[in-house]
Order: sequence, then C-alpha cells, then structure tokens
Amino acid sequence: MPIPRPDPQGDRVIAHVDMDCFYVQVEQRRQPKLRGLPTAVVQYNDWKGGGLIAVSYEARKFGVKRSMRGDEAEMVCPGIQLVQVPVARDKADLNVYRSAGSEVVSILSTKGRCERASIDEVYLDLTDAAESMLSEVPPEALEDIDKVALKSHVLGLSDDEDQEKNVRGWLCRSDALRQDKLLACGAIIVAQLRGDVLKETEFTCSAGIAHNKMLAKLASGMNKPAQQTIVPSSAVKDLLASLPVKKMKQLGGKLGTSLQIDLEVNTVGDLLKFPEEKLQERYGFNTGTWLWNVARGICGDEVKGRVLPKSHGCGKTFPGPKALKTSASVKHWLDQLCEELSERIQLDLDQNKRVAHTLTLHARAFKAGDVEPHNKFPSKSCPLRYGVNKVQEDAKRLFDLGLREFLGSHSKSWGVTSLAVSASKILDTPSHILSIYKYIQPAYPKFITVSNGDTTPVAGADNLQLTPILPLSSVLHVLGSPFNLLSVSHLTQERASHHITLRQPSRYLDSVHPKSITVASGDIIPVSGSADIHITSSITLRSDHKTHSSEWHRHLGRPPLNILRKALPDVSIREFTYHKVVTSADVTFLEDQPHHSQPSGSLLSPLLPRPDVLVTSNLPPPLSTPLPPNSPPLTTPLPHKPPITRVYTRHPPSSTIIWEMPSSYDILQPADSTTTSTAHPMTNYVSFHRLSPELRQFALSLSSITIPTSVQEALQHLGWRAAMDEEMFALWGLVYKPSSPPLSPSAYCDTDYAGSLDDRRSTSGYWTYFRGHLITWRSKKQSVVARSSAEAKYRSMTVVVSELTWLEGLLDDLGVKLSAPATLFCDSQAAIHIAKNHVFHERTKHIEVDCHFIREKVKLKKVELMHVPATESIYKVHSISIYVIMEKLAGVLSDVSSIKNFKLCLALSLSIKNFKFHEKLSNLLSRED
DNA sequence: CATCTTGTAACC
DNA sequence: TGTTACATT
Ligand SMILES: Nc1nc2c(ncn2[C@H]2C[C@H](O)[C@@H](COP(=O)(O)OP(=O)(O)OP(=O)(O)O)O2)c(=O)[nH]1
Ligand SMILES: [Mg+2]
Ligand SMILES: [Mg+2]
Repeated sequence: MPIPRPDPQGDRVIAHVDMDCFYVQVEQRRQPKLRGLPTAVVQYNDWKGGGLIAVSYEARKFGVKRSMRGDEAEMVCPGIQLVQVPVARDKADLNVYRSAGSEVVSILSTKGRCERASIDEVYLDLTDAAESMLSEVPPEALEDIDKVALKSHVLGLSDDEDQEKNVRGWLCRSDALRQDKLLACGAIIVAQLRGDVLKETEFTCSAGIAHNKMLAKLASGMNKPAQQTIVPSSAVKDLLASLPVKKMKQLGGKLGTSLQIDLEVNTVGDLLKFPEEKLQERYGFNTGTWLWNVARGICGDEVKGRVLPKSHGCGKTFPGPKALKTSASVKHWLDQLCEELSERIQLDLDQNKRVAHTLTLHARAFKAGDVEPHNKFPSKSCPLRYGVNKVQEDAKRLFDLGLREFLGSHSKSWGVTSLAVSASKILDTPSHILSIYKYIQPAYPKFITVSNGDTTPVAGADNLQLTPILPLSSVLHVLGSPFNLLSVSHLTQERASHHITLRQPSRYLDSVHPKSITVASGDIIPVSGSADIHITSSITLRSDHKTHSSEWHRHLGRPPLNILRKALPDVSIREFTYHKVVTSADVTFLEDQPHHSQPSGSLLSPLLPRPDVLVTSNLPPPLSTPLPPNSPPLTTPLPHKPPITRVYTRHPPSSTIIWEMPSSYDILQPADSTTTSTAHPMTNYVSFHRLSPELRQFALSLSSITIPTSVQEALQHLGWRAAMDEEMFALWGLVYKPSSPPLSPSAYCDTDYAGSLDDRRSTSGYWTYFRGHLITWRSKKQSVVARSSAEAKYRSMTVVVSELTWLEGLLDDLGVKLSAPATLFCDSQAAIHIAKNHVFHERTKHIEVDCHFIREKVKLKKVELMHVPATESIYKVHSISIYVIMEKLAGVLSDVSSIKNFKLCLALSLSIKNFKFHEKLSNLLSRED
C-alpha cells in the first residue's frame, strides 16, 4: 500500500509505460512469422494444453483470455498460435522475458528517474526533462511534432474530425496552464521514448502521462496497444466519477470488494462522500488516508529510482497427483530451484555487483487425511551463502525445519504442493572485489593432450562464472586433463556479457577447420561495415541477430551512450552495431582442479555428445574468402563433428568465485542488523556506526553549526551555496576547457584511508571525465587491509585505471581517436611513485597483481599520472570520509544515480568535508594551547 | 491438491 | 522474521 502523503508537488510529470502483450511480443520477435497472427504464450502444455499467460491483441478479439487453458483457447480461436514458455530443469524459465524487459528499461531510463514496476512496465518521473523542454524548446516553438505524440489521446479534449490537428493544438497551446504545458512536454518526450523502444527492441508499448503514478498507470491501460494517453488535471474529476473501483490499482482485490459490498461504492467518485476519518476507522489509518486521496486523484507516491529487482525467486507447484511425498523428491526439486536461483544471483553479482543476503524458502503442503488443513507450511529464511551446493544445502535445511513445525507431533504422511526459494536483501557491492581475480591467473600447463591424442599448446587460461548462458551443462571435464573445458558457443555467449577488446595481434582460426579439442575465447568487437573485420582473415561471425549497442552497454553495466555523445558535440561518432564474434585463438580453461563424475547421477544431466569446437596447435589456412563488406552475420551453426569416443563427464561446479573471497568479505554485512537501511545502500558499507570512537565523537561534536541535510537545504544557505559553487568549480571548472577540450579522458581517485579506522579498510572512490562530462563514478570499500595510506591510494588508482581503460576502449569503438593519454589525478605522490616505479615494498599477492596491472599501463603510455596538490581543493586527505557524508545526503536526495544529483551531492559533500576538516583542525589547535 | 510464476509492499 | 494482499488472480 503506498504511503499516504499529500501530493508534494502537483505539477510533477509522471509517465507509466506498459508493454503490449509482452511475452507474446518477445516470442514474435524470436519468430517473426507469428507477427500479426492470433498468438498466445502458454506455460506447460501436457495438461489441458497448458495455461495462457499472455495473449496477442488479434487473439483477444476471439475472446481468448489470460489464464485460459490452451485447449480452450483453440476452441474459441481455431488456428491460434500457442508458443510455449521456455523450460529449463523441468520448470518454466522466464529469463528471456526478464532480459527483454531489461532491454526496454535501458532505453526508458535515459530521460529521468525510472522505476521498474514489473517485468513489463516502468514509471518515469519526467518533471525535470519536461521543465527544461518547456524553458528551452516549448512545443509551441516546434514546427514539427513527433507523429507518435500527435496520436496521443488527451482526456477531456473533445473529438474533432482532424484529431491530429486537434491534439497538436492542445500540445502547443500557448495560453495553456503551465501544468498542461508540462504534460504536453512529457507526452512529446514519452512519444520519443516509445519510438526509441520500437526502433531498438521492435516492441510496442502504451503509456499514460499524468501528474502522478496512479493516474499515469490508469491512463496507460486506457488505450492499448501502441498508444498513449494524457490526463490533464481538469479531466481527473470526470474520469474518476465514472471509473469502477475495481479498475484502480490496489482495488482489484479484497479491498475493492469490501468497498463495493460494505460501502456501496461502485465508482471511485462514490468514495468522495466518505470523510477521511470514516475510511481510516474502517480500513486503518494508512489505507484510509490513501483511499481518501485516491477519490480525489491524489497520489504522492514517488517514482523510485530503481531499475533492478529487489529480490530473485523461483518456484514450482506440484498440483494434484504431482504432489511430492518423499524427502528425496523434495530434495530433487529444491536442488533444481536452487541451481536456477544460484545462477541468477551469480549473474546479478557479475553484472550489477550486487550481493543477496537472505535466502527464504516457501512451501505449501497438506497432511494425509486432513480435510481442513489448519496450519500452513511456514516460510523460513537464513543468511544466504553463495555457491550452488550451499544454497541447496541451506534450502533443504530450511525445508526440514519448516516441515517439522508443520507436522508438529504428527507423524502422518504428507504431500508438498509447491516449493519456492528466493534471494532478497540484495545490496550493492564494491565494484572491484571480483575484478582482482581477473589478474590472478592460475598456473596452467604449457601443453595439453586432448581427446584425440594430440598435444596442443595452451594459449591462455581464465576464470569464468557459471551463468544462465554458461550453465553447468556446458562445462566439460576431459579425463586425464587437469582442467575442465568450456564449449565455445557457450563461452562466446558468456563473453558477450563482458567487454574484452582485442588489442594485441592474436592468432585466430576458423572453427570450420578443427582438429583437436580446446576452447576458444569469445569476443565482442565493433563491426562497422567491413572496416573492422581486418583483424584476421579467419574470423567466424556467429550471431543470430544484430545486437544493438544499447543492449551491449546494458550488459556491460555501463551508462547510456548519450552521456558520451554529449561530450562530443563536435566529433562525429561512428554509428555502429555490435556483433558477436567468435574467434578461436586462446585456449580457455575453467578451474584449476579437475572434478570427477559422481556415481550417483542425480546432478548429472545428459552428457554433451561432443565438444563444440576443435582447435589445433598449428594454424589452419585462413578462410579463402574474406567476408564481404556489410555481410550479415553468419548464422551457420557449428559444423557437425564426428562422435568422439572419449567419455566426458560433468561435475558440480566449484568455481564459484565468491567462495574464494577473502574473509574480509564480511565487511559487507550491515553494520548493525537491526538498523533499517536507507534507500541508498552505501550505508551498509560505510556508516556512522562503523566510525572509530574518536571519529564518532568528533562528528557528534559538530552540532554547533548546522550541517545541511539535503542539497536543497544547502542551496538556500548562502554560505553552503558558496562552498558548493567552489567545489563545483574545482571539480568541473578545472577540467572543462570549452575552447579546446583535449580528446582524452581523465579520472580522479580519492581514498579515505583513515575513514575506517575500526577495520583499517579504506574507502575509495573515483570519477571519470571526458571533456568535462562525468562519465562514470563509484565509491566502495576496499576489500583488503592496506598497510599505508599510499597503498590505499594506490589500490584505488588501479581501479580507476581499469575504468579509464574501459572508457578508452569505448571511445575507440566509437571511432574517436584520442589525442593524449588518459590522465589520472591523484593527490598522493607516494602512490604515484609506486605506480611509476618498478621497485617497491613487498606486497601481498593481491597488490602485486594490481600493481603489475597499473605499471603496465603507465609503461605503455596508456595512462598519465598527475599529481594534484592538495591546495587544488579536489583532494584533501582528510580523515573524514566524504562517503559517510554523501551517504547521508543521498538518503535524503533519494537519487544519486542521476548525474545532476550526483554532482550536487558530491559538491556538497566536499563542502561539508572541508568544513569538518577545518573544525577538526581548530579543535586540535585549541587543545594544544 | 490443476491458473503458474514471480515480484513488491504493508503489517505484525 | 514471517504472513498476507496484490498484480496479472
Ligand atoms: N505467469 C504469469 N505471467 C503473467 C500473468 N499476467 C501477466 N503475466 C506476464 C505475461 C505478460 O505478457 C506480462 C505483462 O503483463 P501485463 O499485465 O502487462 O499484460 P500484457 O503485457 O501481456 O498485455 P497488455 O497489453 O499489457 O494488456 O506479464 C500471470 O497471471 N501469470
Ligand atoms: Mg503489458
Ligand atoms: Mg504490465
């Protein structure tokens, strides 16, 4: 239930976007011949043709409804195309819809705060975008308005013969209320976004544009498919007066029924006559207030800036005779569910750097002979430990715990009718903890004997994570080999989610000329016509369809390209599309310990009959025909190989890297588990409680001067405002040289060594710029205890270097030739010294690897290190973490993910930090007196 | 015990 | 921490 609150600002511009018959569109994109046909997506189909969960608009005309049985749908709509939901591990696998949803979100989240409300819908807060549009290019000044926008429905606007002209008139009215003008701007922005979505994903959607979430949601459903509806304030009263209560979100269930039956309220308007107190009395304070507001079209619920899910779950029902009656069958299904869940949280970790902290088990069960089941199977939860086996083990334990409670003293037989596991309390994680492992290559043999007896050189090794697209089933163990192998097709797909740029000349060979087993590394390189295909004459392109850059960037967890484009107004950016490219040069192995098959085969699914790709130690001749310009990606499947007689077995994974986390990983635990965390997860790593006693004392002693609690508050105070201006100038003015900004990225890194005296781990942050534009930023707690501030600083530099390397790679992809090496600003001469010099103090394994990495870069002139004197005010090595301050502000600001807010927040944080620094100084001085 | 799966949020 | 409602039911 939304928190009742009066509308904070009545002129927000909120949009709700909902995909049209979403799963159907996803399937139609996969099988274009289904387009235009009556189609439905059906889940399982052995029993009565399965259940429908999405229905195309063509099929709806025949009366086909969601939740119908497949058989029934075929009766009312002969010839209906029924597409089955993918199945994995004998259960529905919704990942393809999840990632299609993410594709859409990555486009819709570019114009304002975006809340992913379900797999196919988002709320957008377009207030800022609409206001800048109104002040810069108001609709009335536009000569040409997006056709999509002209097709908007405007509630309360009388019909006209030329409806488009009519709508244009409404959108461009110069004497309209400011509120309506803002909505008009919002509608134009939404029209643009919907056009982008269609262009980039081939999906259509519908949208509602209004002043709050409730009305926007209502509107998005009023005209479907592929349309948008605007709700001006003036239309709200009439709209609600005739709206059946059940149509309103949250009133479709019991509460709505109670309104109808107990209060004889049939339309939302009918609610108007009930005083707030009456509603509160009957339905509780919060719900009562909410209802009272709903009747008036008021909804202060804010658009949360959240595009990732807060939990992952998977479950399965075992209806009727399928009920599970033995502990072994429960274990089997729990294992399946946990395997899927593990893959999904691992993917979240890889892609989003988030860690789930709670595992919950839900089940439904009955007792034999129980007619009136009086108790339910209780849900149980426990801390989540990463690793498939551990999740499985814990889930089973939770089940057994629940079962004992469910059965009580009875020892009757039972049946389980549903099982579900979920992972929740997902927190953001320091970004580079895992990346350290990338640079620690396990020792691997120089040669390997493969299944046909050949000896072949090993070109390289790598660590990979199991993911949905790189599942256990693609991991092969070769008898006699100390390594396990991956199939190239799976590996390629896996690699598609990592950006690996081929810079060095490598050997490539064609998988059409295989000779012996090994595994190739997959890669992504940009392809523009034929321009980039010169890397080798023997590349095999494998891609089912072109993948748009936006999708790659989402995979890469990167900010949208438009930020970068903004930085390059005068540079023509090459349009490009990424294709998946398979190269088969480097041998990639997984795991440094071989695993052997287990005699009891429940974990072993069918063996892969043969390896996918064969590679020889000798380069085969290059492809005789180079790929022609603009050739479409080859979709040829890998060629059929003769069966190989060697036995391959699979094994449970043990490569889950999080197991190998240093024990310091537990710093991610919330400082105080009873504290409710704020919306901003940083509080879980850096928080007031975690400060040393001295620092805590100090922070508390600052009460004499009011420290602003929000950016807004600070902006109103002249002193703070001036301080922020100064910081803003220092941060952005310093870098930005409008006359001729250098074509090279730069970055700053900062470390608060003493910011965490209690655990001696440093917090570091970085921000990267390109021509004065902030491109990426992050702050995190370092995972390793540093021995000196120089080392702490040095560590944060290695992180930012990898970020710069990425940025350079991206710019290169975009065809931007850099005019100078990237610059890394750092305030620690000592750290720069470490980076520039080959000799330095003995280090742990971790830092040796890191150091090596950064020194290579410096040597290669990829990065230039610059010392920024502390007086330049960007970096002052204070003992107060600006992240502690930022975290507090961020809690209030609620959205540090937008660049504008981030800048303001950072500037204010630095101001506060400076202030505290001076306070501390004067404290120290006075004490010395 | 045959509408399945999965996500959010409030309340306790 | 566990339960319930709602969405899409
Ligand atoms: N498993 C399951 N999935 C559902 C159910 N209802 C909807 N979904 C899935 C399939 C839908 O395509 C997707 C989005 O739901 P919507 O309510 O937005 O409906 P849909 O997009 O299909 O049609 P629409 O054009 O929005 O009316 O969510 C359901 O009852 N069970
Ligand atoms: Mg939809
Ligand atoms: Mg929807």
